[in-house]
Amino acid sequence: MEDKIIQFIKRYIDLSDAEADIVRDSSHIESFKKNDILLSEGEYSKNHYFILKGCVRTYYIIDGNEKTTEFYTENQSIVPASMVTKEPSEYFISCLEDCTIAIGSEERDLVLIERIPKLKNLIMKSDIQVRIHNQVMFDNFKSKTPEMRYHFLLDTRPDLFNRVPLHQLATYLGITPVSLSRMRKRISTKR
Amino acid sequence: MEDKIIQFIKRYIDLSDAEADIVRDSSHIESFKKNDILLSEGEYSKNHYFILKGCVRTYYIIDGNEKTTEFYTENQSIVPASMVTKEPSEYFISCLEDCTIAIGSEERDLVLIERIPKLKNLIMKSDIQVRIHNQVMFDNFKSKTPEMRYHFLLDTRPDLFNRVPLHQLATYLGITPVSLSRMRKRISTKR
DNA sequence: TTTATTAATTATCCAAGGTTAAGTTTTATA
DNA sequence: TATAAAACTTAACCTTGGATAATTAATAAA
Repeated sequence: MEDKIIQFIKRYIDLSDAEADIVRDSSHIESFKKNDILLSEGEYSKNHYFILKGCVRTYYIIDGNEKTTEFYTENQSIVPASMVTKEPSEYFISCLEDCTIAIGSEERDLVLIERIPKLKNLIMKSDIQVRIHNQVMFDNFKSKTPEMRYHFLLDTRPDLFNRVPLHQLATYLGITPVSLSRMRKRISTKR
Repeated sequence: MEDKIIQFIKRYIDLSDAEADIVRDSSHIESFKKNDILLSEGEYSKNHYFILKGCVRTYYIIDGNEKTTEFYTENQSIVPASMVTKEPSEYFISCLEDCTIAIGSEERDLVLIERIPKLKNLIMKSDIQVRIHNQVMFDNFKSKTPEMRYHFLLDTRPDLFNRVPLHQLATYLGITPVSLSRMRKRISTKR
């Protein structure tokens, strides 16, 4: 299980066997049950997460309605904005399934970076990768219709449709659940 | 002029006078004319930019139509995706006004980081700040109507309305120029 | 200053998402 | 297993944005 973390890191930087052992030894892995909340609105986050198994969702509540902002599945990492800004979180993070998650903390990060300084490069590289990916996703979102976004999601993350309730996919796509239902009907009768 | 760069850096990390001098000495400042292109689609970017004066726009072309993705004004920095990915750029970067811009290159960055290692922290911090800001903007975009986005832009970046043609603001807001024109009419007759 | 080009507006028609409410299906739980 | 709760669907009505085309305004170029 810990090897998934090593593999993730090796996508960005080289890691000797000895260094991999250090990372392995310092990883904290926890299990969560479906619907467990990793972080609530208003809380200060001191952890970041790496999904080993399961599916996690980030969302916020506006006018009483949940808006899903992202789904995270195996081998994806979550660094809550709150951890960076030191402000109370605007977002919830909760488990859509039973999950196994590696939890990183600021203190342990400092110790790890002390021992393996090049981990700084990992942070730099992965952050900017995420930044660029988000930018592309945002730009696409702007110029595509909801139906195009639906098809794009089907193409790129088909697994979500088996793991996630439709009303959460709807707000993720920037539309209402009612509208998504109607759209699916429209698409299915089209062919 | 160079001091704007120093001030920007000091928002993220401390810098001694000696270090500030090093940064100042190694900065390359260039002037550009309105409509000058800093980067074209298909090109490989080896530079990043810090706007000292003027306004710069990033956009891409899809189905023959320009889609503006961001406006950058004084004291904002641009790190093109292409510079990170080493892939040809999907985006154009062009000057909306006569501009004064500090240009950073990969080679000079390496030398600078060699001399001032803590600049790595600057990169880490500013990257993640941008990432989080983009995430919030994206989430807001999804849950707001075009009209709400228009008002939000008016509130947060009123200067753009004096510097940028409306049809470019329109695609930035994710709508067509025709639609923006109609919306403005609707808003003005509402009160 | 005239002319050409580009930007912005306006109108018409259409497609599609938002809202609300009712009904159905599925899932969870007592 | 029966009951309650949650998820999903469907329908009706309304609003608003997209597409197209024509017109006017503003800007740039000859």
